[in-house]
Amino acid sequence: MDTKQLSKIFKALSNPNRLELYLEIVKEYEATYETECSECFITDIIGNLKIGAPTISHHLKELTNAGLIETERKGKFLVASVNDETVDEVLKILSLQSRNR
Amino acid sequence: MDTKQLSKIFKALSNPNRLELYLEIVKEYEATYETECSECFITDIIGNLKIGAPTISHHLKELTNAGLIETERKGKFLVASVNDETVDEVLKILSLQSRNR
DNA sequence: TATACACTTCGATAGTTGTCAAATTTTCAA
DNA sequence: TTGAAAATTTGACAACTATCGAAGTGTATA
Repeated sequence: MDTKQLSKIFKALSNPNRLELYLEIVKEYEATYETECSECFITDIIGNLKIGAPTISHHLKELTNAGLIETERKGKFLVASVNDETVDEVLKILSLQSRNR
Repeated sequence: MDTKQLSKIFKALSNPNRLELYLEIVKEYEATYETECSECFITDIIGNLKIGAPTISHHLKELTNAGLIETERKGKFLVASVNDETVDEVLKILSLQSRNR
């Protein structure tokens, strides 16, 4: 991964509300991981955040654009899933500096 | 670590040039890790980046402020060292989602 | 089919950010 | 002590961002 893409991922996580949104999705995604299809209903977490629906929609787009999550409409609702590979790549790069310890 | 502090760290890494600066510091820090005092001379890496001195100074302050690095003046020069604990904390939080795999 | 719900798009705005040129400070060396 | 080199501060500005209210779109259900 090049620096530009990496910085884009960090930018996606650089806003407190957007980070919280991401972490909520991860949490929900984790909680349902044992079930057949792990996913997070956005409508369930929207109440936990202190921002309006338009802003959440905007933030979701940025998280998607950075490759951190994917979203899909399920009838009336929107479900999000976590893109594991992206986080793994970030972890790999950040871990480099700790490789000697 | 709370969400606000975490987002601050990500924001510090969200600008391409600043991220590159940080990675350069890490690289230099790593390269000298076996020696008695691991440190990076800013003046040595300033030529590798495509931004001017004032901007680098500004970026260094942000990296410091996020707790990612520490700087110290050595006579005429500025040396930077990496704050390992901060990255380790970030790694810990981001790894959570991969704990089952 | 009419209503309500979940979400998105649009338009606007206050606030933030990255960058530079110019001026300033700090320190070393001639 | 003067000059040069390294870095910082200041001031400015264009570009970007987060957020909201209002209007719009798609979907389920009464």
